[in-house]
Amino acid sequence: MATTEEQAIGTRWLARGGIRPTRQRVALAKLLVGDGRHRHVTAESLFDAVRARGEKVSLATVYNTLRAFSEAGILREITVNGSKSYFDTDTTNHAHFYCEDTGELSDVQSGEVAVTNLPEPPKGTEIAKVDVVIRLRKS
Amino acid sequence: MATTEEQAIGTRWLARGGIRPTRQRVALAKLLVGDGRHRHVTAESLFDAVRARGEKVSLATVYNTLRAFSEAGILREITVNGSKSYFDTDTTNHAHFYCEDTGELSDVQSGEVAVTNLPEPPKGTEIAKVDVVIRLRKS
DNA sequence: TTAAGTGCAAATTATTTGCAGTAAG
DNA sequence: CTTACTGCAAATAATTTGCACTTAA
Repeated sequence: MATTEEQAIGTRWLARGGIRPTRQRVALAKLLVGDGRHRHVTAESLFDAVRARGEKVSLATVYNTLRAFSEAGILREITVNGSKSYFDTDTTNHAHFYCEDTGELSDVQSGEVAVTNLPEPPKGTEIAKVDVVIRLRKS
Repeated sequence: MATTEEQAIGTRWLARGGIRPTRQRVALAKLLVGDGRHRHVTAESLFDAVRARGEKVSLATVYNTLRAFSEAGILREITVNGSKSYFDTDTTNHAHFYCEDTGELSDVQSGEVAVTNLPEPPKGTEIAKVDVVIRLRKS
């Protein structure tokens, strides 16, 4: 796929979140959704990836941008351990495998797990999302 | 219940994890399980609680102790947001409500939620635990 | 007696922020 | 134009660690 096409996809994706397509954001969006497949990134991993492509984006901007994308609803933040935040381009409710030994995060095939019999949320509140993390250890 | 009785309960609980009952650890254990009911704490909240009781325990020791208890399996660490770790005296698999507005963590009545159709873990790994967090927002 | 635990204060790590300069609409 | 974005460096916040001292077994 041509880089210009990936760029167009990225720009369209930003538009879905009502986010202004600056040079840096488009560069990041291209890496996140340019090939049409979902991925999990951390600020650090995305920063490395964008630099590897030769694009100049500061780490602070990567952090701010990931936060902005999450708030706009085009990314979903996933908290698996206190020390690092992951971001998922798949914003639908779905379960994750998290390997405590390697720090790797991966999707569980949707349809495999189901959370049933969801409780009533306490009054005055509503359910924002449901996170299911299956923690793995080497056996 | 007498304080000495709570202390005995705490000491017994430490023994279950094979943990040496020092003065500080017993003081913390007493607060955690002394009254026989489960609770969720953070390092900070437990530190405040123990100081309020007039016991001298340093914050570093609270951190180290909570980690030691978790590793010994008598506490379960719960990660709900990147910035703070919670610890639960109920170490069985059960779901939690987490209110993003207040930072409050509470138990879902066991029996209400169920995770069904758990997937096969990737080969070479086994499931350590399954975390279900129902995130709430004020409505 | 002696290995393990404790308490400081300093170090670490991930993330956020202030602010001066830059760019998008 | 003018408001939002970016980048750097400094600030923050939670947690960990090095090390001299204490204590449980």
